[in-house]
Amino acid sequence: MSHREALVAAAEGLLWERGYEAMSPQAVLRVSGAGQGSMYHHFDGKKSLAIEALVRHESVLWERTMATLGNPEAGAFDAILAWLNSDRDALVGCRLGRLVNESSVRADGELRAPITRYFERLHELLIERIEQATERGELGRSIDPSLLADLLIAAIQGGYVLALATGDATRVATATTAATQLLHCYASQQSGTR
Amino acid sequence: MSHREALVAAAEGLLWERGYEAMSPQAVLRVSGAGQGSMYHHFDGKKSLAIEALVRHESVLWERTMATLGNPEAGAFDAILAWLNSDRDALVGCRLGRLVNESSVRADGELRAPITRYFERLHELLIERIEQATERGELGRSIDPSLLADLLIAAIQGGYVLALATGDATRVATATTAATQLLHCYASQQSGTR
DNA sequence: GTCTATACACAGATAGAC
DNA sequence: GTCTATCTGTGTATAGAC
Repeated sequence: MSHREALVAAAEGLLWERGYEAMSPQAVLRVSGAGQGSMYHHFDGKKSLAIEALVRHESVLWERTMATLGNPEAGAFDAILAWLNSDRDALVGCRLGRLVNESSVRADGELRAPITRYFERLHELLIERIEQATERGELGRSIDPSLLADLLIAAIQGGYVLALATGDATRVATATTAATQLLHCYASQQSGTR
Repeated sequence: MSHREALVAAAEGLLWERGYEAMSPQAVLRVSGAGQGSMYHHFDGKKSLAIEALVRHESVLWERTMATLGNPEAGAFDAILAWLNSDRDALVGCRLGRLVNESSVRADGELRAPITRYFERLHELLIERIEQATERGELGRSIDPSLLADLLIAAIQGGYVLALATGDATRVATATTAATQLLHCYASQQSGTR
């Protein structure tokens, strides 16, 4: 692994562990094994290194999402449930979602871009899957797909907050389980009224 | 206002605006108008000042919660909806929820205590209200009240994350609206099967 | 490309006078 | 209770040699 790659990998890890503001160049150097000179040779500074790490992490997360929600083999309703109930490391939190709470990230469009992009793509894919499920009569038409998509994303992101706040790793699963049960209820009501 | 109070008020504001790690003593002094000596006379240091500000903010939030969810005049189901759909300043985020993403807060039980306590009390009150609604036939029995409570809290907290990530202030309301509609669906299914 | 040395500002806290 | 002065560590970056 080149020093350049080692720097990005180290930044990705620290961004997840500490956040952006607390990711010190010093720590990046220690973890990556590179020297000060290397880092400032390959990158303009902390920010551009962080952006590269964020973009890389964005694609990792997206791949993971595609494996469940985007799976073309699965039916739309099943794909939504598979994604919603994926295993998640609750006490670690969402590496992208957590960053929007830092004012330096919030205020910087370049830093925020990979984060915004991930959530927007997720939102679009979810809407698509919800509409497919509706077409097939697996879900009712009384809820706007865009609103429902927001709730499902929020259930996961909010579950992380709840888990971290209480120190209870099960709280992401409890929230997504409740969402799953409400979806089933919504689905059965639909089939019952046909 | 005494210097002591001014310090706590300034800390509360900065904690909300910047977070704990980025709340510098220097900024607290500037905002409060107090001097260095004042601060270290009244408080052990940054951490104990932050704890006092957090405890104060916890009680503000709790009062706000009691006004809707805890309102004894309102029926249980209505109280839940009133709380869920309260106006929220999405692009500011939850002053308590945001802090659990900082590793220094996560790692410190004393700092985390007011945050944990708030979410646990909210969870308990929600369960109580959901059970009341169930007793009165306003909600079904197929979902565990504790799970449902987690989902509702997560909808709000996750809505904040989504709003901040996309820069779209409406995203808290979209998530809570979807939750409201699913609750109505769940409620009507219940009354339909009685 | 990588290294070491250096710079400067700020975080967080202490000292001691008033 | 409040003030100013001072201190040590670290974040972030530049300089310039190899």
